[in-house]
This record gives sequence, C-alpha cells and structure tokens, in this order.
Amino acid sequence: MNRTISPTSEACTNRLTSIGDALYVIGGKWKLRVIVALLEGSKRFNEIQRSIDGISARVLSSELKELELNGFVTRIVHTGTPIVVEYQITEYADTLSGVLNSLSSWGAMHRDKLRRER
Amino acid sequence: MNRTISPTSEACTNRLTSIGDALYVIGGKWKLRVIVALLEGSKRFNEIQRSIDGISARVLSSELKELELNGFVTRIVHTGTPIVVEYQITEYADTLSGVLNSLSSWGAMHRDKLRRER
DNA sequence: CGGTATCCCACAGGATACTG
DNA sequence: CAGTATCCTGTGGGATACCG
Repeated sequence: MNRTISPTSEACTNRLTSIGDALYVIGGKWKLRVIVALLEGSKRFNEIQRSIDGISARVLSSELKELELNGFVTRIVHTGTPIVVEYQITEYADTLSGVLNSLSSWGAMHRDKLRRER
Repeated sequence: MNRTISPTSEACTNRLTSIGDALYVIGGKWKLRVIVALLEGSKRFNEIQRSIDGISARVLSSELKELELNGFVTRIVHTGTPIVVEYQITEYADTLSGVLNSLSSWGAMHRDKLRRER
C-alpha cells in the first residue's frame, strides 16, 4: 500500500459505503424496531403491532415481508384452529446486536443529555 | 424491583424508545453520512458534497443546518477574500463513534455475505 | 465558491374499511 | 386473528436555475 496517499480518505470512503449498505437494508423508520420487538421472543402479528407504538397494519405487513426477504425474520404458520402465524427472528438477525446495542445506548444517553439541558 | 414481572418486556420497551430517540436525530438517508464525511477533517460545502455520492446541494444544506442545530456540526465562516465556510464536527459528534463503527462493520460484513451468496 | 429558491414527484407511510 | 385493499397526504429529496 502506498503510504504517501492518505489512508484516511480511503477509510472514510469505505465507511461511507459500508454505512450506506447497512442503511439500505435496515434503514427506514421501522425495520430495526420490528427486529428489537422480536428479540424479546417470537410474536404474532398483532402482538408485534401492539409492541411498536404507532405502526399500522399495512406498514407492519410490508416491513415483515422485507425483513423476511432479507433473512432477518422467519414466518411460521401453525395450521390448526385457529390458524396462528408466528414471526421469529433468525440467527442472522443476531449479527445486528452490536448495532442495536450502540444505537440504543446512544439514544438513551442523548435523551438524558437533552433533558439535563432544558 | 418485582421479579415476578418479566424484565425482558420492559427492557425491550426501553430499547425500543431509545432506538426511536436515536433515529429521531440521526435517522434518515444522509445525517450519518455527513458526519462520517466530516470525521475525516473539516471540510467546505462543496468538498462535503463531493465526498458524499448523490447528495444535492439543497439537501446537503438542510442536513447541515439540522446537524448544527443538534450540536453535531459547527459552521465556521472565515471572512476574507474569498469568504471560506468550513464545517467541523463537534466533540459531541464523537459520542457517535460506537454507532458508526458497529454500523459500518455490520454493513461491510453484510455486503460480503451477499456477494458470497450469489 | 456557498449556498437559496422553485418546482415537482415518487413514495413512505397514516387512516379506514374490509376479508378469510 | 392476520392480514389486504384503497385512498390519501406529507415530505424527502431530485433537477434546475439563480444569487452574492
């Protein structure tokens, strides 16, 4: 590697594209929240909806489909009476624990800071 | 604390609101990218725009204003000829390093996984 | 260079109603 | 319960032009 060329700029570009890649799949208002809700344990559609404040059925439905497509969530249909549909996070979703932890602890810290300020 | 009540559910709710709080200020398509671009060092408006692929002047301008309002970025005007405006991240923005690191390393990991799969 | 002003539209996502 | 269908609005954000 040529050390006369600043590695900082390259590292920055890499971070930029990596963060872009991450946001592409887990960005948006709801994806991470759905995952967090399911980390607590498998849940059914309405249970998830009740866990997440403000999400509509239509949006939750589409978010779950995308999460399933990207391998974060498994949809399990228990045939029987009544039919029960259960959503479960996959092992792959566990790879997000670092992101989730840093995000939630930063969020808590930030909220406290705002409260102290005003 | 009453141990007969599951702490898991409460912890989940806390994470949910903390992540909500975090996304409220650093969510969206561009905020984190602008911060990452400036972590490399202070930059001027057009330099930032060139660093971040796809961002328009109008959007960059409004993102910078919000970031300034939230204490992540400082705007420094060097009067002179020509006038030079420089954007610099604040110390507070450094508190995001954990989020940034986990997000970028997860993004890189995920991208590699996708490449291996197809 | 460092923006602002305008215009515009695609789309995320809210509300409500309805179905198997 | 587990969604789908419909409708609709807000707004994020692109394109272009212009200004000090």
